[in-house]
Amino acid sequence: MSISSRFAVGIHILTLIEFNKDGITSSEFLASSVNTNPAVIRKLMGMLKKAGLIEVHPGIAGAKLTMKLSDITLFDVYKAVNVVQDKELFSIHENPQLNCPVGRNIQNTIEPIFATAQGAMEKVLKNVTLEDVMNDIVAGENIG
Amino acid sequence: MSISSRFAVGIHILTLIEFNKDGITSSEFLASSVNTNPAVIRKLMGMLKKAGLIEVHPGIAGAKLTMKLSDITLFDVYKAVNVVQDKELFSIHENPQLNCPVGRNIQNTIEPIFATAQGAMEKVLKNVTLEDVMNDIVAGENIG
DNA sequence: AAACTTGTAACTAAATTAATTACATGATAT
DNA sequence: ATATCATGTAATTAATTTAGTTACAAGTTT
Ligand code: FES
Ligand code: FES
Repeated sequence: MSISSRFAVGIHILTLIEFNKDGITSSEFLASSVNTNPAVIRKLMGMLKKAGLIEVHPGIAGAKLTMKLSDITLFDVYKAVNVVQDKELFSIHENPQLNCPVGRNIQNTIEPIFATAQGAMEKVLKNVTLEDVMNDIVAGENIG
Repeated sequence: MSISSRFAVGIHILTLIEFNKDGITSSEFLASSVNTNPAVIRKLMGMLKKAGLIEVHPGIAGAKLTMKLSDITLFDVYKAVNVVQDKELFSIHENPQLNCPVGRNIQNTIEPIFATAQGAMEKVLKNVTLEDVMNDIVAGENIG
């Protein structure tokens, strides 16, 4: 299974808000860029707002970032859009047989390993900011 | 979304085969330990067999490991049971608008970051063998 | 008041998971 | 050889999640 594209779209939204910072970035504008439905964007905007990453107001067109790009990491976005819960990247089978020596110990054994693996992945996300993403996009424009 | 419990169950199966190496480890035996249906176990046994981790024969009861525990990493199991495809831990939104500077660059920008994050997670799995898991289970038995 | 936007809820279709049932095929023991 | 038991595999099911769609209330502006 894959982690929801809400994460990729969340990055897209925030980057585009900044890219278009002198204009008005409405849900419809974002939706046409991402190529999806405005209601999908608005739901994501709600999550990003709740996480304190953007400012939006009912009835008023456009969203703005509340922070500098360099202060927002991909991990912040990842948490904001709620794609993976803490310690739940990997599922564990429930109700193993407790009469079995493997069954009664497997969960305690596996959990910290899974937590470490998830942590290593998340650490990478913590080390990339939206500024890095933006720089790479700008570089792509200049080269490609 | 979470990674399928096939992974955890796969680890469980292999560990229990070794734990019960002097006995006969049938799909029914495994199923009662894991607390699931024998057909679920047999499907997983098929994957583990296809990956060369176990030996099983139609009509003959019991599965055996083909390698030492210390030669099987959690990454091997993870690949065997097919829970996450290469470079597909994270979904990317399809068809962004190419007229948009963010839209036409976002995928190339994000993909390597996602690949790095996935790689960091998988590296942890490569560094843990089933022997480590077994030792921890045995330790759990002796202490707890 | 009209036009536009955000915020939300309800509904849909597609995909995935895990469980279940059923049965063909292969091996073995009496 | 035939009854028994195991693996291999397919079809079905219910539950969950995703992403999209439609609809509309509530807020803002002109
Ligand atoms: S129940 Fe999971 S190994 Fe025995
Ligand atoms: S940012 Fe994804 S389409 Fe413009």
